[in-house]
Amino acid sequence: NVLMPMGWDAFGLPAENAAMKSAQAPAQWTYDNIAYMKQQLKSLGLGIDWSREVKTCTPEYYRWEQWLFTRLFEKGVIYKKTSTVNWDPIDQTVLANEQVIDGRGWRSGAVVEKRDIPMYFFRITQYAEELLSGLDQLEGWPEQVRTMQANWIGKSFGVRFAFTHGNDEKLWVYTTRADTIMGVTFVAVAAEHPLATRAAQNNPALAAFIEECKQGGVAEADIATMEKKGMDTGLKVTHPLTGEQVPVWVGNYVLMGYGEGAVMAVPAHDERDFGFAKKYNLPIKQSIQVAGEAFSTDAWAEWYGDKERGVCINSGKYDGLNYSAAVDAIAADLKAKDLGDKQVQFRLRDWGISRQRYWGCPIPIIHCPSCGDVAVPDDQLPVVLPENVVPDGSGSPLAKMPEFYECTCPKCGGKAKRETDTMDTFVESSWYYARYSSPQCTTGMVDKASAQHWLPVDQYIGGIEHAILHLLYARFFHKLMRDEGLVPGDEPFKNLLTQGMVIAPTFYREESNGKKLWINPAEVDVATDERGRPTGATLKADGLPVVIGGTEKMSKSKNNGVDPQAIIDEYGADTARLFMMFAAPPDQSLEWSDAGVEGAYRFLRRVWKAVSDHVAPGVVAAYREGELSTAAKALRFQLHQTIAKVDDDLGRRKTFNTAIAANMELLNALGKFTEQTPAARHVMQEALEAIVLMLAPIVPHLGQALWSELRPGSDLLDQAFPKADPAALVQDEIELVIQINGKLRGSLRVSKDADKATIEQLALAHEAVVKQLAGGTAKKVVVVPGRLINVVV
RNA sequence: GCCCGGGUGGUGAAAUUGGUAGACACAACGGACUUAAAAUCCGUCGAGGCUUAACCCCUCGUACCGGUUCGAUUCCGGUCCCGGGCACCA
Repeated sequence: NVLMPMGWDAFGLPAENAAMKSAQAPAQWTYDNIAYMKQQLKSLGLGIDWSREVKTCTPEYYRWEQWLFTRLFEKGVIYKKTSTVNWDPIDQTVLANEQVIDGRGWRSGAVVEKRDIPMYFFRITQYAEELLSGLDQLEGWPEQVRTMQANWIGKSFGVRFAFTHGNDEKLWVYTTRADTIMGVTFVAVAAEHPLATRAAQNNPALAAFIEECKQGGVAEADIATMEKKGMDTGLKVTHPLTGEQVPVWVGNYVLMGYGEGAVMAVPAHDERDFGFAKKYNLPIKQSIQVAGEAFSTDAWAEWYGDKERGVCINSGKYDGLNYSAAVDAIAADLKAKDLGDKQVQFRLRDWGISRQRYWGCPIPIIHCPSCGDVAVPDDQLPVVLPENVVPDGSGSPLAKMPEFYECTCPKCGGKAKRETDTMDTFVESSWYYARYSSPQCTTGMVDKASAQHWLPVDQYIGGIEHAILHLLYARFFHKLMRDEGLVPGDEPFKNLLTQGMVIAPTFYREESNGKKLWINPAEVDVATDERGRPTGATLKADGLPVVIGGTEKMSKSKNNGVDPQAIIDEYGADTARLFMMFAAPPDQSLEWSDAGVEGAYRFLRRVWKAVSDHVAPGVVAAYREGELSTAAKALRFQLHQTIAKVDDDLGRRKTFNTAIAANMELLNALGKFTEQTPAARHVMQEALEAIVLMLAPIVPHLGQALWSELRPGSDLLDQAFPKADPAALVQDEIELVIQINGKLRGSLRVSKDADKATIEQLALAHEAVVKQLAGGTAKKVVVVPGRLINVVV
């Protein structure tokens, strides 16, 4: 049973294979691939239901997404909160993260504002622990992806504690370095922190600074790269352990959305705080010492932040304690004062899904002046998108359509307003795999029995750019659905293959309003220097220069996609597929180039010719057993070695390029094999059949056509993948490499049963070794069975 | 800035567990076939040196610097560059 969560192109794009036809291909070569494959699979009685297609932008799909939304909203798994976004002050719309560069908008020079808007959130943090621990079980996932997700979730063990001030008020902070608490010299709060707001009331300079902090992006990258700025609020808080008065600063690098919106600052042992303290002349107080190192406030040194080697100093009763002992002691003391405790924290934040867009599933909420936010009842689902929409490029078109948003409250029947935000399309892509199990189901999101049967997905394939967000959201959604009793198991995808990016150069021109107009590489002429580096580019249409951007992943937004259609038109879908598979392994990123497509095409023609030449004198059966010449034996050895390799390359390693290369080598060997005896022809038949079967997944049309030549009346789709014959892989003699001091100096053929002593003896008698020893003796001889001998001189 | 990858000939790449660096191709060059072209086939193809008796041999070479090892593209430490992600592209 195979569930195919993939596009139609998995079967090959419909193309008239004119080029292949001219290369003596038979007439039946030309067909509509999809129609042909459908018909073939149907005639084979494989029970394929071609109506089992899932589209994620249909009312029925929306119905169940909204159905789940209303349930989760009532349970509080989805909640509403104010959130800070990047805001385009000219268009009055939310800016996408990629439209923000260094805190500036995509218009040259336009400064981005932060703005608070109400948003719906999925409480993904509730599942943080499970999302993290579940990674260990995902053995079919690349290590790289598991590491990225673990870092993203970012579990940390720290201490949450409070500085006290005023009339028993508390300023809470979270730190993973409680051992440095005696080195605190100030506290930094976010611009939006209540304490900052209060201090700004009679401090115009501070109020202005807070306003300034509201400019610039909210992306993590913006905050990490921007200049760290701050201003003293004039307020002081009391250190919970020393009782000292500590100044409170507003810092533009502290975000209200993270943790408590306030951080303790230890300039001596945190590089960022150190820079900040130097800039504003704040005290730096050493509280950690590493033996043999000298502390100086002049410049930052790596060891200042070393929690492995550091022990407390200048810290009173904590002096001499290492990291974990100090944290334990300090947390205990804070707890005793009721001013803090150890706390596990996650970096992961809740998932904001509200979008001010037209595309996307409408959020099924009705805002009633008297009842508040009311979920749309099941019998009024789905809320569908209106179709007569004229987007004007600013804000959501739905918000300008009274016919969409005017409604009555389901609870009280009064006049109410429908939510006009739609959901992040990541929500749709988070459960489509589950819907594939039961596409026709009209009684629920999924049919339980079908979901039980099909899930989890055995092999999931997607771009590496989805390593964190999409794959984390999908895992989270699976757990939500599991907890609603909809799907089995804890994880949606058993095995994961992450493709590398196909990258291409980008080109653009700046328009009069400052926005960038991205130009497709196909419309551009690029001039290069003698080393092949681009020196300039012009638009083909007008010959005037365009700006060369970076080389980035192909995307609609950067208009740097390359259409393989030109290759398909000229060489056919099989050649296009073979060429792409041969270019590089799938998990590697690839700068697109069509150089080399000729080679793929030539290879297919050679396969075609080899089969045609072989079947011309009449079809024979494949080799079974009997006497073979040395050459025929050697060919069978290579054949079965290739089968074993290709099986492993396709099945386990997913390195299609090396699988193809192995077939090329085998075909080259076949070309040199000229014996025409009956036995030799049987071996040839066996080899050609294997090549066709091994290549068929990559070049299905060629495979289908050639198989019918090799085995008239039988169908390729009935065949199993070839199996390596262990008997053919037995060799009497093996070749060992001789190294002297690790350098290749010769080789040796020995019996496969030769023992180490014999091999060593033979090696020492080898002329290259004798020459290098020059009468002396070998210091050491390393024998690696089946591989090499290394003589150390 | 932080997290995750990557860097090997003119080019795409291979070397799967530390064991022959450059498989398999592209491009280029030389040759065969041909009236000619296309197609096809054969050969050369990392850099430098040596020897023309030998298509034999030697040195260097996997971004850069250093280390571990009999042996490092592979492991460790550091640096540079490129790509992906950084929560509103999806």
